[in-house]
Formats: sequence, structure tokens, C-alpha cells
Amino acid sequence: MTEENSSLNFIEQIIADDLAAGLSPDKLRFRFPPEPNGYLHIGHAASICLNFGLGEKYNAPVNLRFDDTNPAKEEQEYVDAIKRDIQWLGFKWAIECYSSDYFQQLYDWAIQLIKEGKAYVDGQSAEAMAEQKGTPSTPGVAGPFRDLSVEENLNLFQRMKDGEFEQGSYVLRAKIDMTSPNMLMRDPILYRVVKKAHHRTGTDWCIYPMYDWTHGESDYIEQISHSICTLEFKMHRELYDWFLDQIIDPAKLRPIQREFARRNLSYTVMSKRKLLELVQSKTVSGWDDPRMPTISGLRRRGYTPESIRNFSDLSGISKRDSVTDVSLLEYCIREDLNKVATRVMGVLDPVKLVITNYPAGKTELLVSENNPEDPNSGTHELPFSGELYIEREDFKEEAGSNFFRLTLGNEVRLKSAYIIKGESVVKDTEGNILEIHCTADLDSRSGSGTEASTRKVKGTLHWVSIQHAITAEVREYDRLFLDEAPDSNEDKNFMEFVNPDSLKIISKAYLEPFLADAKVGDKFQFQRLGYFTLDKDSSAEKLVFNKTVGLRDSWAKQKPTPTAQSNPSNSQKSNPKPAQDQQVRSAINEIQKIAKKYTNLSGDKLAAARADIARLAEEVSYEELEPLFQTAAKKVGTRIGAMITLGVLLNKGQARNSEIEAFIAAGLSDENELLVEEAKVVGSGQ
RNA sequence: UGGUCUAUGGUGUAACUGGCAACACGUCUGAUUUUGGUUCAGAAGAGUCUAGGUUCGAGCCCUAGUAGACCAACCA
Repeated sequence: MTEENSSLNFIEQIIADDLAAGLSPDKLRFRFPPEPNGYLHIGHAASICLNFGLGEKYNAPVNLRFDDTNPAKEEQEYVDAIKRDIQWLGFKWAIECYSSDYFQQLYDWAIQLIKEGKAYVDGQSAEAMAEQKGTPSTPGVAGPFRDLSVEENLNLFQRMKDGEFEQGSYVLRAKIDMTSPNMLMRDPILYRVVKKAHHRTGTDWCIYPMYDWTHGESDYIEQISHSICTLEFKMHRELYDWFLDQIIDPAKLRPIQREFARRNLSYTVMSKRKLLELVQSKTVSGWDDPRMPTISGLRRRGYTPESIRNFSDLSGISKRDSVTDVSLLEYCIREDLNKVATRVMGVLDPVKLVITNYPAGKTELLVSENNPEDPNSGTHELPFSGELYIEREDFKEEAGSNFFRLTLGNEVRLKSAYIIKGESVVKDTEGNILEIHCTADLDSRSGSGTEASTRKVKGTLHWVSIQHAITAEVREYDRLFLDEAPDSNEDKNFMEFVNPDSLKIISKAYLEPFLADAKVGDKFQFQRLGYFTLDKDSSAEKLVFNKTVGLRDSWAKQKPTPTAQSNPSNSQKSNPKPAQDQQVRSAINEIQKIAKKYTNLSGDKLAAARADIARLAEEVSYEELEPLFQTAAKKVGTRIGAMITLGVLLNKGQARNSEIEAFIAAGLSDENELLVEEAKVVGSGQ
């Protein structure tokens, strides 16, 4: 299926190594283990695509396991949402599992640990235990419960299970090492008392196993070969292995845990706790608010499963923390939607356009391509008349030659219709434009085959016929946060960076009537504007469209941004350094650039490069050159460039000084012949 | 102050047992275009955190630094 030639990520490398070391391919099994305490987000998508992708690649089963060991936080609603999201992404799990399925087995193993003297019940306060635990740099000490007898432990644990103790009063701990440099090994808790009904086991249990005690053992029960989690669990691996050691049957497969870096996205937050805070504070309308980085939010925004999977592929997997720029996500959705979205026209900020020479009252049906990228996509009808709306932004009474749109006296094409020419404007007393009057070249109708219909004009505008247009609400979204990494600021809460203008509602946009039949989730390209999808808030009386993402817009980059809002990516601190590439490159920089690859050249190219450097050197001052004398020894090319430049300067009368002599001397004794040669020339040439 | 991990263009990832640092996004040109979209052609941008060492040869191996992340929840 997947090509063998593409390079493996480090997880795949590990698997390949295990296979090479004798692991049977049919033992391969993976799992995706979410806690049902929130909605899945784009970061989870990385894990989902990794695990299920591995399943597809190796033809191995992938379990979906709900890690539901904390009834205080988990709910059925989240289980349902998670399943829906994974299915929507297009993945199929082998078995739907729950950690709670293993409560009895886990309990039995805990009893075994107690009997072996490897676990004990502790009745101290959380504070007392934390005290004894020490700190990362100071070892912990044993508490008074550590040496209870097996009988006493068995008795106390039974009473914990029977509900005799209050929440928070007793815990079961593993007896490992209170002085371990790994805090997790300092007698971690296995069980705590939680008197709350569980979404699946109800009130069967009042003691619940902790993550560490549960996870590895669950992997073992399910015979997961590779248990892949995020980097923050790296420290847990030692414990994971210790727990496995206690119960493992050597005849069975032993799971291994491996960790990869969490995926962060710029201008958003990605922890469930923070996303929950956004929901609960009503900053957003819910987990599926289109501004949320949740799978459900992205789906509602108009993202496709393909785009998200592709994003995960392109992002890659590694072990270092990183922040992927949203531009990659936007690229992925544009690329997908460009192929599949039906082209339509809609005007968001209308101004009236009257075609004075179009017969009054006449209407006609034009033909509009559904998607020029897909020859099989067909066409739809598009009503035209003498009174239209166009985008207010698409008209200026006068403009420079780089404005390709409608001005007085200039021609543009109305997409799929006629070429028109701006003639005059009607204004109100305050000077606001009420109507634009123009004339059409009635011979130029698109597709009519006339000579006029194939004329080239500089611009093409989208439009909508006033009498035929339908109206809709359109919601445009900007990034939710103004900071590139809102949750990584030392002393500021991420909520301080919430973008107050992340939602812009256009309550009355005018759309072509074809859109009246749109269904929730349908994807459209409003030509020249962007991609839009019909939102679930739509009703028979009122359509609501979400803007998924705008089209790439090289025009927007050229014009001075009227408000910082329209292009926040440049307004924030995103570029601490000035854009170095737009400055005029100085001669010395040019020399460095050429010299960098000098040693790779030969023959004519080498001679040409040397001539270029010598020519550029004419413009270099000694003050610019001197710092290059410090160039590291291994950057030979740069040193040669500096040597050639120095020769030119000396010929121009630059006086010799100790720095120069030292640089020449160093060049003479260098191993690189080219450098030695240049040094000789410079050293001898008076 | 302890332990663990990480460090490659603006961003994200490659570079097989050491052998001319590659790909994608982004940026910039030009061509095409009835979407300032798409497509096509091209360019700029990194000597791989620093300093040493091993080697004919180091992004990769070794040593010492530096920086960042993680670890002291009865969360996962």
C-alpha cells in the first residue's frame, strides 16, 4: 500500500527494528486510548492518524480504548462524540474497549501485589504523603503505613472496596522506592476512593485504579504491541515497566511504551482543560464552535476528513516540541476543497450596479461551471438581469493600474456573463455611493462563442442578480487568539489573548438562488472570496454559512492593510526579526553567499565565482570585511571569499595590520589548497 | 540544586550502517487563467545550538557547555 521508499518516522523505525529482531507481524496491535472527559482536537488527530495509520500500514488491528478510570470527570456524551469523530475521520477500530472492563482483573492483581508485600494501604492525608515524597532534587522518606503486615493491608483494602472509608481517607500504594530520582517511583498510588457513579459500572465500585496502574496492564490484557503516547508520559515508562514486571506471563507479548511530541497549532490552545474553559466561559458557543481546534469544530467550520488526515501526514512525527503554523492546515483544506467545492457567487458587502443598456425587465439564465478543476462536475443555471449587486470593494471611481477591478471608464468581466464598463455613480448627499451605472458589451456573453465573448479584460468580478438573489447569514472567523502561543506566556493567562473580533456576522449576504437547495455540510467556493459550508444553525427560513477559509489572496498582501485585523498574522509579534530578505543585499553579504559554496565549484564556474567576488569586493569597506577574519576554520569557502576580498582591498591601498597578517598566515597554513593559493597571492602581492 | 528528554532555513519534518543537507508549508519572481483562485516554471532562505575531540571525511559518533520541555495531582 504505502510506498517503501518514503522515509520512516521514528516510531515506524522502532517497529521495523522490532520486526527485524523477530517480532511476528501478526503480533502487531495498536490502540488509541482517549479519556472521555472532553472532545477530541486536532492534536488528538495526530495520535489517531499515527495509530490507525500504523494499523493500515502493517495491516494490524487498532483498538479504541476509553481510559475511564475517573468517574468524576468522564461522561457518556464524550464517549459518543469521540466515536463520532474517529469514524468521521475515516478510521475503523478493531475492538471498542474500556479500562473499566478490566476493573476486576486490576483488583485481583492488586491483591496479588499486596500478598507479595509490594503494595500497602496508606491512611495519611494527601499533604502528609506529599511531604514524605520529597522533591525532584531531594529524596523522599517512608511513611508510617509502609510496613503494615500483609494481613492488615488485605483487611484495609477490603474495607476500602466495601465503602467503609470516606473519599480521600485511604489509598493503596505500590511499595517501590521512596528515594528514586523519578518521583513517579516513590510509592505511587494504585487505588483511591471515589464515591461517584461511573458512566458504565455505576456504583459497583467505590475504589478506582489510577492511570499508571491501569494503562500498561490494559495494554497487556489487550496484547498491544506498541503503546504510543505523548512525551509527557516519558517519565511514566519506568513505572509502566515495573507494573508489567509484576504480573507478566513471559509466554505472552509484552507491550512497550514509546512517546512522541504533542502537536501544537499556532494561535490556539490545545489542552482539554483550556478548551473546556473556553466552552464554560461562553467565549465560544460550544465544543463544536467553528473557531475551536476540536475535530467537531473543524468539521462544522467546513474542514474535510481528508484535509485533516493530510495535515497529520504533512506535519510528521518527532520527539521535540513544536508549534505547527496554521498556514499548513489552511493549505490542506484549500487543496482539498479546491478539488471538490462547487463554485457559486455571493456578495457579502453589496453595492448596486445598474446596466443602463440592458433591456429593462429582461432576465436570462446563464450557465455557470460547477468546478473548473473537475470536468465532470457539470454546470448550473445562473439568473442575470440589469440590476445586480457587486462587492463594494470591487469598485473605485479612480484607481491605479494595479487595481484590476471596476473603475469609471474601465472594463471588467462579470463572471460567466458580460463585459461591462463603468460610466457613472449615484451618490447620496454625504457622498456615499448608492449605485454604479455601467454599460455592457451585449455581444460579450460568456460562452456565446462571439469574438467579443473571448476578449481579454483585466479583471473579473462576482455578482448576483438583485431580483433573483436569496439572502443568508454568513459567519466569518478569525483566529481565536491574538498570540501565536497563547498558553506559553510566563505570567499571563491564555484567556488574556482571546481575540475579541474572532467572529464576524454578516446578517444579510446576497447569494445566487442555486444555494437555496444547499444542505448542511455542503461545501462551496464563493468565487473570489473563499470556501463556505452550510451550518447546522440553518433553517428553512434562514440559511447560515460558515466561512471555512479564504482563498489565497496575493492582492491583499500588496495593498496596505486598512486594519491590522484583516491580516493579523503580520500584526503580531510573529516576526521578531525584520524580514531580512527584502533589504537590499550588501556586497559583503553577496560575497559570503557566493563564497559559501566556493569549494564545491570547479573549472569555469570556479573562475566565474572568483571574478564575481573580486568585482563585488570593490564595494566592500575594510570595516565590513574584518569580522569575517573570525570565520570558523571549517567554513573554508567563506574564508576564501574573505581572502579574495582582502586582496582587492590591499590593491586599493588598504594598509596592512596585525589582524590582516594573522588572517593571511592562518590561510597559508590551512589544509585547503584553494585557500592556501589565495593566501599566497594576497601575502605576496604588494 | 536532582533526574529524563530535545536541539537541522521563518515553520514542520528528511538525510539508511558517518560521504555534496532534501521535502512540504510560507515568502518572492515570471507564465497561464473569464476566480488577484488553480496550474506551470523558477528564485531566495540552513554549513545542522556552542566549544573541543575521533575520522581521509561528522547533522549523525565521543566529551564539556548552553537553551528549551517534562517530573513533587487521591488527573489522564
